[in-house]
Formats: sequence, structure tokens, C-alpha cells
Amino acid sequence: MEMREIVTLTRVPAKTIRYYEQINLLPPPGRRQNGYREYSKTDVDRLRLVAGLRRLDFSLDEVKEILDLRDRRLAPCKTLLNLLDKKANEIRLRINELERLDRDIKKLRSLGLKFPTDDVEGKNCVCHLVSNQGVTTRGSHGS
Amino acid sequence: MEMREIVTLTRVPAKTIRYYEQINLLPPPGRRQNGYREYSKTDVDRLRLVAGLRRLDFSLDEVKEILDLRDRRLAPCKTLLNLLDKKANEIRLRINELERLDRDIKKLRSLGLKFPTDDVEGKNCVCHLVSNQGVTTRGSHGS
DNA sequence: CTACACCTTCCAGTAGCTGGAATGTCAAGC
DNA sequence: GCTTGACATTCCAGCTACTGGAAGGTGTAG
Repeated sequence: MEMREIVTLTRVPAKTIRYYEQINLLPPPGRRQNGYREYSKTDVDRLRLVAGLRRLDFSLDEVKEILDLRDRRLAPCKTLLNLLDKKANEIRLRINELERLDRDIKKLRSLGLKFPTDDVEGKNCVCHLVSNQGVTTRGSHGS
Repeated sequence: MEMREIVTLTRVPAKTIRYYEQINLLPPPGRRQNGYREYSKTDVDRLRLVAGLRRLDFSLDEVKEILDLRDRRLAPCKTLLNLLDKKANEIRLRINELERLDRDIKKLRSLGLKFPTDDVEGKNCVCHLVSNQGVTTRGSHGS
């Protein structure tokens, strides 16, 4: 099958596929007489796994690891399950960070609303709050 | 004051400060005879605002906007409050995405646990689940 | 013959730094 | 005077994961 087909089958853009080939994530496919790439069912499977892992937010390096395991028939599923755990934790951490950020922003916003909105110079400005955000005075202990 | 001081005052690494100068986020500071940079209180204030905004996850382009407003004395606080709103929404969206991802991963994991962990070839493998994840058969409607 | 879609390659750019090389400066210690 | 060490400077390269665009070849329909 040609480019067009693997693109529609996997929903991965041609540019991205060629990029994956370039970084040796995908093996160089066959070529026709005209130089066009020719893909096989195996290629589709491999690319699907890559796309699935990417959707789960695995980095290309992690994807490569898993693929290497599979290529050497070393039961990637075991590793993959561990990686899924690890990834879930990372995502939890990121969610927590973002929620902290969300709280901070909302707090700043409500504080900022109490100030005049045109006090460019003075201290009574949300800009000032932002500038001092996270700047603990020497000796204070964090909340 | 010299580099060392502004770094400790703002907790922004020297490399980053020079980078900010390079992309015109910070004005070129004064120089001593030896070529060393010499910073003023104004520079510290500006850099603090930048660092505060970065901590709130504003992009450097957004930071630049706010700084430009402030430079032209156009009441950046009003804009900043709007941007805070916008940013809070973005963060909410990202949290939702990540939570969806988290659910997906947990689901895959629990499904994968039911399979043998060494079935490299066959279909009863979490790898296979990952490959087919998000691949809706023609005609199905999304959940 | 011409249009158009598709394929190829290669080069460059994105965001926000960060690391490293090569070099200069300044103060302290011997 | 000399060395050592912390600090400073510049410039160049690299990171992630693509994406855009130029310049050109190919295949098919009208």
C-alpha cells in the first residue's frame, strides 16, 4: 500500500511518518520503481502501536524502548504495564501541579479585582501581585 | 548590582536572564568597564514580573504583550486580569485532557493485567490494546 | 497540453531554555 | 609573581516532536 493508505489507516500525517522513519522508529519501507514508499501490513501494525503510545503521552524515546523490546521478542507487555503505571503517576503529578496553578491564578484574580485597574505605577495592581508571587521574605516559612 | 545579585534576588538563572535580554524581553543593561552587566532596581522589578508570569504559565509572547502594555503605560492590569481568566480556562482544559488520559491508561492497565504478559505475538497483549486504542471501526459512534 | 493531486528530498523553524567550549576578570593565598 | 577558583563574557549546538515550505518528479483526467 502507498502513503495515502497508511495515512488514512493510522491517521498519522505523512510528514510524521517520514519523520519517524528518519529517526529509525520505523524501518525504511520498500520502494516502487518511481521511488514512492510501499508499506506492508506489518508497517501499519507498528505505526499503530506508535500512534497508540503517543496518544497515551509516551515520549518517542519510551516508544522506541517498547518497540526495541518487541523487536527482540522480550515480552514488551510486562514492561508496558509498568510504563503505564509510571505514566499514570506522572500524569497525576502534572494534574496536581496544574490544579495548584489554577488555585493560584484564581486567588490572584480575586485579589486583583479589588484593585483599581489603571494603577500602572503604584503597588495596588495585579501586576505587583504577580511580581511578588512566590517571593518569600527571608525567614518566613511557606504556607 | 551585578549578575550574581539579580540571580539570587529573582531566582532566575543567569543563562535565562541573558536569553531574555537576547529576545528583547529585558532591555540591555548597563556595562562596567570590564564588560560585566550592571543591573538596576528597575531591571529587578521587570524580571520579577516576567518570572511571576512564567510561573503562572504565560508564554513569553504573552509576557511580552503585558510588558509592552506596561511600557506604554496602558494599564496592563486590566489586560492581565483578562489573561488570567483565559489562562485559568486553558489550564482547566488541560486538566480535563490529562484526566481523560489518566482514565484511559488505568483502563488499559486493568484490561492488560488480565492477559498473559509474555504473549508477544498474539492479540492478547496490552500492546495490542494500545495499538487499537482510539481506532473506531467504520460506522461506530464515539462514546 | 494542462491542471491537479500526490509523491519525493532537504532545509528551516517552532518554545524556552540549557549545556558546553573558549576566553576574560577578579580576589585570595603562597 | 603565580596559581587557583569563582565568576563573567560570547557564541554555538541541542533538546522535543513535529510542521511548513521550496523545488522538483509522477500519475491521471480532461
